[in-house]
Amino acid sequence: MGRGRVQLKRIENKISRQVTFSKRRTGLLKKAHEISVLCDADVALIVFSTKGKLFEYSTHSRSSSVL
Amino acid sequence: MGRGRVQLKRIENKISRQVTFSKRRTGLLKKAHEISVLCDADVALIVFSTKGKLFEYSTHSRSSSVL
DNA sequence: AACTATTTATAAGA
DNA sequence: TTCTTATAAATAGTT
Repeated sequence: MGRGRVQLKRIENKISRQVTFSKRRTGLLKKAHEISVLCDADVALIVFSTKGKLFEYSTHSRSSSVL
Repeated sequence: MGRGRVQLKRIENKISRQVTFSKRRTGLLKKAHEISVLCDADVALIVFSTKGKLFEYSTHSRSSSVL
């Protein structure tokens, strides 16, 4: 969805990989939210960056506290 | 991404909601897989349909067995 | 389930 | 890292 086709393989360039991770993570969380609202579905999504940072989305979360 | 804009609200028509759920679920799982490969990230995604059917994706899953 | 018109996501660039 | 823009990809409505 951009100026070139995406090869489904690990992005070797570290900077590019981080930028892509940031952009796609935003999009993924957005779509997780959308399907939950549009389709009345329960969703739980957890994503870890390479460095171990956690990102999450859940239809039933009350906070970001540890489970 | 279609012939009309999406209002972020529950789709009232049951058939439409089921069709949209099916299409978007496929897309969401695909994107979860893509970010995991492209960005070397760990991802866990769980989606329940309104009827309680489970759909999941995980970078570390060995099977679809219960955790 | 297939087809397309359009919207949306996003890769690359600034 | 935030904004813009060209283009790929997803998908809403249709058949």
